[in-house]
Amino acid sequence: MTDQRAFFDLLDIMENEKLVEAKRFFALMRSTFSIANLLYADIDVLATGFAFHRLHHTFSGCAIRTYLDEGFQRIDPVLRLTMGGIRPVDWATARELHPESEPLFSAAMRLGLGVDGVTLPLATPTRRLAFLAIHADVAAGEWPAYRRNHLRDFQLLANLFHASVLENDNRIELSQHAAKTLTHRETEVLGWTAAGKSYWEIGTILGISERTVRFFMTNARRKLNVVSNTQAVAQAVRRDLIQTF
Amino acid sequence: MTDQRAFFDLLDIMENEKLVEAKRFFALMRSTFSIANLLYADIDVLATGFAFHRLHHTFSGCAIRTYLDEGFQRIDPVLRLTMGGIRPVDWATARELHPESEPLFSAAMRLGLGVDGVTLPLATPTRRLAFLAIHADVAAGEWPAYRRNHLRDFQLLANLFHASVLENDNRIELSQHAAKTLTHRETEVLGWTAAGKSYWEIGTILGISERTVRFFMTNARRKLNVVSNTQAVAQAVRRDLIQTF
DNA sequence: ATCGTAACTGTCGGTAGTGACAGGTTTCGA
DNA sequence: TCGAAACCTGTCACTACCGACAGTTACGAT
Repeated sequence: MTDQRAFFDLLDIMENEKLVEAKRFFALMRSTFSIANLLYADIDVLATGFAFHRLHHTFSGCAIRTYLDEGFQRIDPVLRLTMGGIRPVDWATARELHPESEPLFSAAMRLGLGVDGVTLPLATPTRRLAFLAIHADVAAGEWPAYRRNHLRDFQLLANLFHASVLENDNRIELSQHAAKTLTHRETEVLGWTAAGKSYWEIGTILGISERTVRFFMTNARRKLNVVSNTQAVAQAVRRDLIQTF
Repeated sequence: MTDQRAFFDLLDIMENEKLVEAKRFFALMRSTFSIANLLYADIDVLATGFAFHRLHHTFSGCAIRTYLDEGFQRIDPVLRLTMGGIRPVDWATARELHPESEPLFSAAMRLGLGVDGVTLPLATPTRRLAFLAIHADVAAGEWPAYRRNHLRDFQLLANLFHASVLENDNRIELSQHAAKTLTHRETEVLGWTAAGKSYWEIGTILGISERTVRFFMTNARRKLNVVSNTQAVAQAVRRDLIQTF
């Protein structure tokens, strides 16, 4: 059994550090667990073919090239199961369920890669596909027990790493737009407007006159530099200035 | 420290059984960990107000009623953080970050509820908001250590329960069918409206009559189930149906 | 061949939003 | 104590929105 302390040290890092580089995360994972390879991918499923939003991995260039050249993504049962679900996908299970994927696993063997591993689907804010694939380095037959012991560690750490990556994406986007500060009331009336309420209704809800609601909305429009309430709400929602329910 | 065996027994159930009812999952969680209350929610963020796709919880009816009656969802910092992220949200941290949410926590205290807990965001196939809130039952000051020890267990079990719910949810198919897709023109006029253009301006831009612009907007409002252009734009921006430059 | 869907247009009448006019109180830091 | 900023209110005139009425045309699928 892996040292518990190593896990908790890694957990502290993942919880407290704002940005953990993939390279560092992979190194820490490998020193904490018996891991052969890791692959983190964030794929745009709308684009034709394989459009990687992000791809970090520890596999050899040869292995990745073989995978893509052979078009294994088309038969990869792990990928298919990952795409459709929430549960961790065990490679062995996927292999059994889809015998037609044998060429993929044969190729993995040929390249000296084991087939013990698990892929964790990760939540994405938009319609993308993200996952962390974990390729274990354990003796024959030990994988089931190993997986059972560490699945919870993998699931939590994968989520935290994924969060770190996404938060860093957002940070870049948010820093581009200097957020003008709206007052509390301005935020409130914007929120109710986004919910489809009229000036009169908002005035009633907030216990102020309709005229005052208009006053706040006018100020909000001016601050956001827009010409209509609708445009103001569009900006506010996009900049996350108001919560929409 | 909680018995490790109990966790692994629960893990076996969650991994091997096709459907685990919320009631049973909650009972198992409570017998395995020191948990006061659990709340699992799957919320349709497209609808106006609070549309629960699913809601299972062990809180008292009074507590839930208070929460909704007081409109605490509007100030709940946990909800806001859950919505925007992947990381587990610690209630204490959320409380510190958002002092304006004090009424919520005061109310919780008044109702005899502790404020030690964590909420785990869960992946959803569409743009819904799902999470498992875990309200711990631990002695004062023990929460941080308890959380640290069990976060990985919670994260994995929450994901597996969520997967079980989604896999057995035939309503997902229905909602995807019911989720009406906007036509090209509807998307276009929504986009221009979000940019602050009037009907007349959009008509000129697109080379169609003002009346036709209104026609598309009316259809878009109906499909999005909203009452105003502003609300429609708020929904569309949030759902990523239109891009706002 | 009919049905559904998308794209398109006109008119009427009521309601809601918008700008510009002109005020007010309270609170908090310089 | 002064000023800035948030909060609040009233009226007038104009424009934009929005629902309900009633249509046409084009295209692809059962």
